[in-house]
Amino acid sequence: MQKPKDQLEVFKELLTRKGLKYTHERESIYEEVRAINHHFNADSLYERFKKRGERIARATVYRNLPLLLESGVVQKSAGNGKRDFYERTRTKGHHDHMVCLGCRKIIEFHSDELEQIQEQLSRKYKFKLVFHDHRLFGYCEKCQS
Amino acid sequence: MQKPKDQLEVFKELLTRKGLKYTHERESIYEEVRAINHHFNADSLYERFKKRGERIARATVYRNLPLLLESGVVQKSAGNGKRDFYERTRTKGHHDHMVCLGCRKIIEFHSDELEQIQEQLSRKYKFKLVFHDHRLFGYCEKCQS
DNA sequence: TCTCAATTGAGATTTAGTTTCAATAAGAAT
DNA sequence: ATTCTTATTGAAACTAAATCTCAATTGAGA
Repeated sequence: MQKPKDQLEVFKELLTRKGLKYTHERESIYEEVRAINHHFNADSLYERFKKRGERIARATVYRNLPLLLESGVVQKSAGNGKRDFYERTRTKGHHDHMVCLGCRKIIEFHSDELEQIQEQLSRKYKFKLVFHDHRLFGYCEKCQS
Repeated sequence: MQKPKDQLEVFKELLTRKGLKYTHERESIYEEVRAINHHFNADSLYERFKKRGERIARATVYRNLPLLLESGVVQKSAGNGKRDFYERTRTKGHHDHMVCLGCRKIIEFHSDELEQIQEQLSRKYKFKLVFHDHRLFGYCEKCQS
């Protein structure tokens, strides 16, 4: 278990590696997503800037979220199922989701075993795992009757 | 390990349970998806009917795929990432996907362990697991340089 | 057979995300 | 510090995918 690199560093490295630039907008977006504790989507993030009077285009938000995802700063989350939802990646507290087909309730879960097996599988296929999207669909306790 | 119920039965049971009807269209769609060996999406399925002259509305196809998903007749697949892709559920041969962020290559993988842990977790949360969506994103061997 | 809610078709509509393109800004090279 | 090249941005137009509308129809239980 090595000390995790600072997230901003990782983000900047990704940009450099891809020949991209660290713009003011990217800085703002980075800071904002790090400050949000719950899940969000591109539009709700955009609205936060708008509400506070910071002018960043909707398209810019949409354009940059994939980079934050790729650098691991944010991870996929399970919103209502349709849109792309995100949440910041925590060193502690990564989790996946169970989605109830009945009432749409979301149950968060985590399993180290699961994570380890994904790592194993990635090694087996010489795949460099960056992030994953893992959702279980079914019925919560209440909706099983 | 109990003998898996006939898929058509499961589908019909779902309909009954939900107070829905087994229409001609549903029958056609059921049969068609069972006959497709590769992955598909709502539109490509619709096109198959159209091409052969069977008139089923696009909306009907879209409307019914979620039911087939819920009954386990089809499962989510990983197409190009954007659309909802499906593939028929095989007793043998269930798999998940690794998606390369570089070249979009899809690697199929399967792990009994992974499946078992999902079952365990579902039991732990009293969740009745129906299907899951599990995709690993990262870089394939070629794209790591 | 009757009844009634579920279903369908066809097109309109919505939603989410992407593209366009001229103007601007990052940051490497000089 | 200045120049130069290329990525980036904003704003709105656009696209793709999926959903909705509503009148006509159909399934299946009474």
